[in-house]
Amino acid sequence: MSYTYEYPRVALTVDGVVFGLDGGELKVLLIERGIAPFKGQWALPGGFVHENETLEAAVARELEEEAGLHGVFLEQLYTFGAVRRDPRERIVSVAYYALVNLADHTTRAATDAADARWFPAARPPGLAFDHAEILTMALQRLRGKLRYEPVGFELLPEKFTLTQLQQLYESVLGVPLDKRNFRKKVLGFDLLIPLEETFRDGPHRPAQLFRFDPARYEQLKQEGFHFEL
Amino acid sequence: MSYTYEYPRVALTVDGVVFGLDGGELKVLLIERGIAPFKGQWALPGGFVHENETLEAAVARELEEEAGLHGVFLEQLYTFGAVRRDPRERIVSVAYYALVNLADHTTRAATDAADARWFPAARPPGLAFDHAEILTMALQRLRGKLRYEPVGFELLPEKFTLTQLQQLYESVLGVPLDKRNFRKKVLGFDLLIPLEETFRDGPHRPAQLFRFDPARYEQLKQEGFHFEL
DNA sequence: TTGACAAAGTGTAAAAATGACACTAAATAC
DNA sequence: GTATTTAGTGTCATTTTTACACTTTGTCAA
Repeated sequence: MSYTYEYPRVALTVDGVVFGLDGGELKVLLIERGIAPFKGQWALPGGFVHENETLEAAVARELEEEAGLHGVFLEQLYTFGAVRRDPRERIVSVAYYALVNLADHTTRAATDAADARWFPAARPPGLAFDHAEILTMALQRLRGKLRYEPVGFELLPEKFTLTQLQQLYESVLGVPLDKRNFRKKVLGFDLLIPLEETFRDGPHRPAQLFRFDPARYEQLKQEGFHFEL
Repeated sequence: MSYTYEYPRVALTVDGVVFGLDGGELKVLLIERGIAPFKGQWALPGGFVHENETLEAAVARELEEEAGLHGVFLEQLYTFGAVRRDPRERIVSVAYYALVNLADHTTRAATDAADARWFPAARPPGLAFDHAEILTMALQRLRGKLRYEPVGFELLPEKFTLTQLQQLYESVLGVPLDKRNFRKKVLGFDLLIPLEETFRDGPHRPAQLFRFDPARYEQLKQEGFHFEL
């Protein structure tokens, strides 16, 4: 089967930068390439856009196929269109970034037949194509998003402690934060619901568990509220 | 001549949302469509991406061809990939927004043979395809950019007064700003160079002219400075 | 059982940033 | 020379941000 057009067409792909948080460290999901070019090197999961799916659906499908991930938070990052970014032919790629809660998703990705692994996002191995550039941009974007929108919760389990939340911010933004000021600010937003449960983890006082209240956030946003950490 | 591929390929275009400032009002450049679909309606300038040009080069070329614009500030906005956004076939479009100084560029665009005109960005005519959605997103992005990065100068002549700058912010952000506080803050950044010249405009005290110092901005950015208005 | 340990949790005061506010200065036109 | 119009300037109250140290509550081991 072949497809013919009156004018040449550039090929269109999507790539996904999937972030996860593992023990306070930000990780990125990479796939080992099985074919040339860059055979054996690590790359972002991705692939061609089908004719009847949206861009976001294409990324979601690729993440499912290549890493067994589904239902993750996805947002468009940037479209990369350098002429020689793929050595074979002209390929333009729409990059998305994804945030997953590693606790829920780690198993399937780690045990998938295709070699998919989590690497420290700040020190990835050598990457195929222009994927290092894509990753760098995704990291910058994540930092920005984290500051100005409450997306960090996507990286945490549904129930989390304030310490976990703070560590997430410290780890992604790369700056230490004051415990009291952090808690004061975060709780002041009125976006976290304290649960009845506590989290026990070692020989010390257990921590209060919270969950994020997305409905409340939508409501506040309507009222002109502007999240900023 | 025809081009054949093993798999179907979606078509890839670029669109440009060109903003200009006219007498304190934000305008957007639109092109009247000469062919179906949406013949006679207004649309964003744009067109197909050639095989040997980057996305940004494609927008720049289209803006030159369709509106006689060149050398404008361009930044990628978003890539629109809804399956039915074009009634003819599947077309994915990478949208850019552009900022131009109308004083320099207005003539050519207004007198071009193809019908290209400036419309109030906040009250555009009915637009072809999903271009209303693209314009809306561009406006949101412009507001965000204006707040957090000094891009507003792209919309003004090289030499401008603080009143012009303030009116630009008020007009785009849609809020009145206090004259003294605005000047205090803007001048405090140390990014504006006062010129020897003044601007005479009517029977009143003439205004000091300034120009933006991009080199200084780059230097401050290195040092961790963060523009915010 | 009790004492050592470890992380959770909590308030205040100084400093900085923001926001509100009204008059004088300099040019033109009549 | 006087009326008109926009440019240009400083202070104080309020809010926000930052710096900082001790008590609580659980586990574990002696």
